[in-house]
Amino acid sequence: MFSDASSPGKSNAAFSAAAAKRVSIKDIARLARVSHSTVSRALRESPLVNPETAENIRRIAAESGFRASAVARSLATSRTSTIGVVVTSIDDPFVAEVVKGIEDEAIVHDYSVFLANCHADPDREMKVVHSFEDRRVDGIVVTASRVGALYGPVLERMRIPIVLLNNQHPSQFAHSIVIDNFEGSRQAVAHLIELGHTRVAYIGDRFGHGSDSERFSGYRAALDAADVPFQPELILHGDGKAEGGRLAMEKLLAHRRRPTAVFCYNDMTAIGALKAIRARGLRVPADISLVGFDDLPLSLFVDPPLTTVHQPKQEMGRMAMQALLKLMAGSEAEQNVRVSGELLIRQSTAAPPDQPTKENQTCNYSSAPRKGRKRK
Amino acid sequence: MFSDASSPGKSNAAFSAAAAKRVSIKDIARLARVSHSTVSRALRESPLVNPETAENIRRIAAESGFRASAVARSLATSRTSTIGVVVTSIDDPFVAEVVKGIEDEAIVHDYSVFLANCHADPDREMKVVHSFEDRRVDGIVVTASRVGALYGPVLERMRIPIVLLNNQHPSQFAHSIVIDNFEGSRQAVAHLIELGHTRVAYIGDRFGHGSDSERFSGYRAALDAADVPFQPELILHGDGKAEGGRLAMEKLLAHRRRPTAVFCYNDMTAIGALKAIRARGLRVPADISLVGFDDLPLSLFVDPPLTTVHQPKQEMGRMAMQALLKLMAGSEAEQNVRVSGELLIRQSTAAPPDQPTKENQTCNYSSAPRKGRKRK
DNA sequence: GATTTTTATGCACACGTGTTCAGAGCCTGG
DNA sequence: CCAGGCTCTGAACACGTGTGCATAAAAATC
Repeated sequence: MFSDASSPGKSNAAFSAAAAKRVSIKDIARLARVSHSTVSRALRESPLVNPETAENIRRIAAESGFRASAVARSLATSRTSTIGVVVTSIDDPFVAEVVKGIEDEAIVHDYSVFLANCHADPDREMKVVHSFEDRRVDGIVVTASRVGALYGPVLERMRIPIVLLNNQHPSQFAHSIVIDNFEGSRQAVAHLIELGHTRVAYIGDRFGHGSDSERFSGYRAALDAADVPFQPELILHGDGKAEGGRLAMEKLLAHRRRPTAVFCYNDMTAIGALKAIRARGLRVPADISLVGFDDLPLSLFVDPPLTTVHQPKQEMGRMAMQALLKLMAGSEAEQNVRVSGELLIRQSTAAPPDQPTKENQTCNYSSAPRKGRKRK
Repeated sequence: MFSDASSPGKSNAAFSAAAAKRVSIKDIARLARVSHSTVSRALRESPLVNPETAENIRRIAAESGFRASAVARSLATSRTSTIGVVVTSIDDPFVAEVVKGIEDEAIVHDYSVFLANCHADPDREMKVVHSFEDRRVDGIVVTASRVGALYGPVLERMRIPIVLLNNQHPSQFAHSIVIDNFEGSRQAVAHLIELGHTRVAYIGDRFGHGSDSERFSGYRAALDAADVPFQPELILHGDGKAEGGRLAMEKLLAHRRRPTAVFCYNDMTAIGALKAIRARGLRVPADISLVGFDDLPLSLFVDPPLTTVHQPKQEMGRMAMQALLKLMAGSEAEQNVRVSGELLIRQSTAAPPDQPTKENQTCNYSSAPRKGRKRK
């Protein structure tokens, strides 16, 4: 289909003929019969250079396709106009949106972004931070990582601003953008209680994560505010992913009196829980209500669409970049910004089954099959 | 909650005291009482330097936390160990996985990756390619974009290798990695025909995209091979996203004799179609079978899990990076690599309803409601 | 017209690293 | 003891750009 026979040869010839070096500022200077200093100034729109000369230089530069080397400029100015973004994994939909926000804001200000996955592996995380250090990035954004003693010495040397986004451990030496975990989950659980639920379970993340305990606090607060007794047997922990949610939900379903509603640490956990519920032949929300957290794009496409706490992920990415820009410019920026989520009520929540109200009459199947189907 | 009062002051003091410049190779040279040349050699493991001296230098460098500046090195060597990745949008799950593969492979070889979204906007695309040019990246990967006359002049100047991944228009001046669209869709449609379907619709991407016409060809080939007559009224075009799939599916459902199976350009299109089918009160796969393309993570979480053509997205990213590595090293690389997909048969496909076979007897609901419910 | 001010330009150096080349010191073989 | 080779090191330059400073030319002021 393609002319594989001739093309490679031709392209190779082109490459080897590429011995002609790139056109530099000195070449432009020679062509314009001025010094390279004048060229430098002309292209940077310095008012020091004669408008006519400048125009002539710019014309010649454009004609010869000259593009100043950012690396030489970085060396001279000791600023790279570059930031590093370290993420756990870019194929996490939460992370992807955050990175989009960061990049969109960065490019507007002529910053380029280095992206690096660390896979939640401390060694790898050290490696990428070192690579950022070597490349002399002007700032760093870290999303959802545990930045402990690890970064300390490196950041000490680098002396560049760093912004943490939904980090697990708030840190004194860095700025941060965090979702209001407490208020978000409080609202989510209050919503369930309003619907009439009194046996509301919580499937958290792994232990020890700051955001998990904050969301748990919100859960407790909503219970307390409504005088709903706290039942420790309804608290389980997953892993922030679907599989963890599924396993935890199976345990909940094995209880003598199973919960009528479950608030999940995040959407993926909720989706896993949904799977477990389905596998038991139960329905959402008719039998069990489900609430997630994050509002991943995915949450709209599962059936039923998930009631969840929206995080303005892209916006948070922009905010992180904006904070970084301020700090890199030497100005102040708020040390810890807390952004509020928004409860989106969709179709995965309804009144509990044993206490029919207007909301769940339309889906009142009394003869639902209870026997579990084998999960494939 | 945080000690906002004291922290900023302290951190500012730290920053202003940062007037002490970074430790450079000369500082190490002074400490080790050698010339900077020797330090350079020692740190780069050159055999030219005395082992004891080298060890001493490395010790001193480590103690003072020295890290050689990649930008200075780049200027000296005219290689940056950096690549640019231009994507339409990083929050596209397909793209995210590809980028993950690229980055994972890059970091192993000590390359850093610049990421830039272009939002399918030619102006923006030009801007990011120029920024890559300015930064003197050693190579470029472009995913799923139309690289036309646009890139020509820029690439002429840059003379660096470029690898296109699932690009719409194959190009002579660049290498490429593409999924085998034809074979993938041929298998998908053959699968439907084997199940007994004869009215198989195709919801494509927008017109003019290479991958769309290739997938359509595969569809045609499968039909022809089985002597199933081609019915032009069953061909529609969406936009590669859920909404386009939904609209196209609605049109299909309005036909006198609606199709019993639909092959969709990609998973998102299929998910949109699924929505439309549900809104009509029909079921998948009992009433209509659905096949997607891509195997997004999402396709496992919708109900029913989607039968789809798997693309080894991450692997393709790795392959792109490997090809780039070869080219950057000056060696040859295959000009156009075609990677094969894999049909994953899940729960969205079954035999057509009017012709019951063993496969669909278990879900043989004869009294399915036909009246449409209002879509929310 | 002479002096001062302004404007425009070039020179020279800096940024931090890699690399060629020359040479100093040492060892070996004769 | 000497020539020649080997090992190691430092001086010097290059990479491409930005910028302080000196200065020439032009303009403004007296």
